Amino acid sequence: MSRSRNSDKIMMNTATAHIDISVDCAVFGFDGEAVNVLLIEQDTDQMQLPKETAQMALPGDLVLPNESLHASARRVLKELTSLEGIYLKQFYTFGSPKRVAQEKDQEWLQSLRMHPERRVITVAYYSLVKMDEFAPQANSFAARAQWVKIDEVPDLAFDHNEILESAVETMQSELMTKHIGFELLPEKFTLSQLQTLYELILDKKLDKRNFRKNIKRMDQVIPLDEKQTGVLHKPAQLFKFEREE
Amino acid sequence: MSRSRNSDKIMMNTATAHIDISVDCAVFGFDGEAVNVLLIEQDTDQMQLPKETAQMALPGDLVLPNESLHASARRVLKELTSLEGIYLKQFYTFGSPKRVAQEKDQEWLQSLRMHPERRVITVAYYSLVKMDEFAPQANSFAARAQWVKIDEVPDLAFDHNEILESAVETMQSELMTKHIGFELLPEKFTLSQLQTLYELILDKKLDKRNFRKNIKRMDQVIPLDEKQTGVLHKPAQLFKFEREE
DNA sequence: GCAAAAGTGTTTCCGATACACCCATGA
DNA sequence: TCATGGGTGTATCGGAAACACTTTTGC
Repeated sequence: MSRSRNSDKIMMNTATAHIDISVDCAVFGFDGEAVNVLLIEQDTDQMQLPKETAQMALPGDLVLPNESLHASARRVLKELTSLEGIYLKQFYTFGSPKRVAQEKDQEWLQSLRMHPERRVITVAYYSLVKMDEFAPQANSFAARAQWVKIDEVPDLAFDHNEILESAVETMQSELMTKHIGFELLPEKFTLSQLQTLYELILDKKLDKRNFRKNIKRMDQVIPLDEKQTGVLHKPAQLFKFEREE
Repeated sequence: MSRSRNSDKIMMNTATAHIDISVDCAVFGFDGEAVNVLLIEQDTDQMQLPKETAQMALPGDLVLPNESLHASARRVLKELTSLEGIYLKQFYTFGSPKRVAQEKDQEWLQSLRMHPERRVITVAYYSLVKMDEFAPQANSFAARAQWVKIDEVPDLAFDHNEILESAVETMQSELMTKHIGFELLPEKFTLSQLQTLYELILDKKLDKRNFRKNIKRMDQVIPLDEKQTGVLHKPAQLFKFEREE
C-alpha cells in the first residue's frame, strides 16, 4: 500500500514540524447487561475495500483553530449522539511520535485527514451517557457508530486500544469517589440496576444489603413514589439521582 | 487525494491554524521547612526592562517534532536541574485558545518563541526532586531558576498559576496512595521529616504515634543502622525507602 | 402455588483515633 | 541539669463485612 507520492515526501521535511492536535472520546453506556463503548467503523464502501477489513476506532477529530479542548470533545460527541450536557472528562494526553504512523493505519488515515503524514497528539476524554437517551445521528459520521461491549472490543485503529484501556481504568477509579455510576443509568432506576452496574465496572460481587445501606445514606439518591411495572416478580422501587450544586 | 491538495491551499493562508504544543513542569522540592516549586525568571536584562517587572513562570518548552511528551518533559527538567530518572508525571492538558494571548504576556512571549502569535496547548507534568541532589545548571536557561515556597508564589505568566494549583491538588491526592512523599526526601530521612512533609502537603496535623504505626507497616520503608548526628537532642533513627519492583 | 427478584437488621471484625510519658543527646 | 525533639502502647470508636429469610408480583 505504499503508493508513495513524491510531492508529499518533499513536503515531509517542513510538514513534519507541524504537529496536529486531536481529541478522542471513549463514550460509555450501560444497557442493563453490560458496559458498552461507542465505536466508529471505517467506511469500507467509499474506499472500495472488503467489509471484513473494516477497522474500528474511538470517535475523535482534530481540534479546530479557535476551539478549546473541552469544546472540541463536546462537538465530537454532539455530532455523534446529538446529546449535550453530558458527563465528559479529560483523562490523559497521548503523544508518542509514532502513534498514527503504523502501516495498518495509513489507508484510513489518508481518507480521513488532510495531512495524513503528520504526527498527531491526542487529548483523550471519557464520557458517560444514558443509553436510553442516545439517538444515533443520521449524518454519515455517526451512521457508522455502534455500541460494543467493553470486553468484546476488537483490535482498534492507531493506539485506541491503549486509550480505551486507560479510560476504563480511570472510570473504575472514579466510580466510588465521584458517583459517576448515575450518569450511565436512566433518570429513574432501581437499586438492583445500580448494583449491577457497580459490579460490572468494579468487576466484583457486592453484598446487596451493605450496598443498599451505603446508597441510602447518600441524600442525592431520592426515592420516587413509583415502582417498576411489567416485571414478573416483586416490582422494585424507583429512585432518581440529584447532583447537589 | 485531490481533496487534500485543495484543502492544503486553504490551510496555508491562515497561519493561525497552526497550534503549537508545549510541556510545562511543576517541579516540587522539600527543604525540611516548606514545599517549594522551581520557577523561571524572565531575563529582564536582555530585554532592557526594569528588574521589578520580571515575571516568573513554570519551566517548559515546545515539544520537538520527534519527541514524545514524556521525553520532552524530561528534557526540560534535565536542562534545568541536570537530574535524570526523577519522578515525573503528566496530570492535565491545558488548551484554552487564549491561554497565551493576554496582553501582559506578549513581551516575554516574543523573546521566547518563533511564533509568538500562535495558540499553544500545553501538556502539564509535575515532578518531585530531592532538593539536596538539585544542582542548578550554569546555562542561561536555568541560571534564572529559583525555588519559591508554594504559598509564596507570585502572579505567574500565562495561565501558570492555574496549572500550578492543579499540580498541587494532584500531588495532594496522590500522596497517600502512591507514596510520592519519599521522592522529595533525601535518601536517608527520619520519620519526623516524613511527617512534617505529609503535614505540609495535606495541610493538617497528624498524630505522631499513629503516623509511625502506619509508616512502619509499609515494608518499603527500611530502618538503617544509622542515626542522625549533630542535633541538639536525642538523635533520630534514619530510614530509607525502596520502591518495590 | 410457584418462580423470580425485592427488600430488610444484627453481629462481628478490623482499622482509625485519641492520648501521655520516658529517653538520648549537646550545650 | 536542662532543653529539645525522639520514641513508644493501649483502650475506644465507628465503619466495613458477613450473613438468611420474608415479600410481592405475574404467570
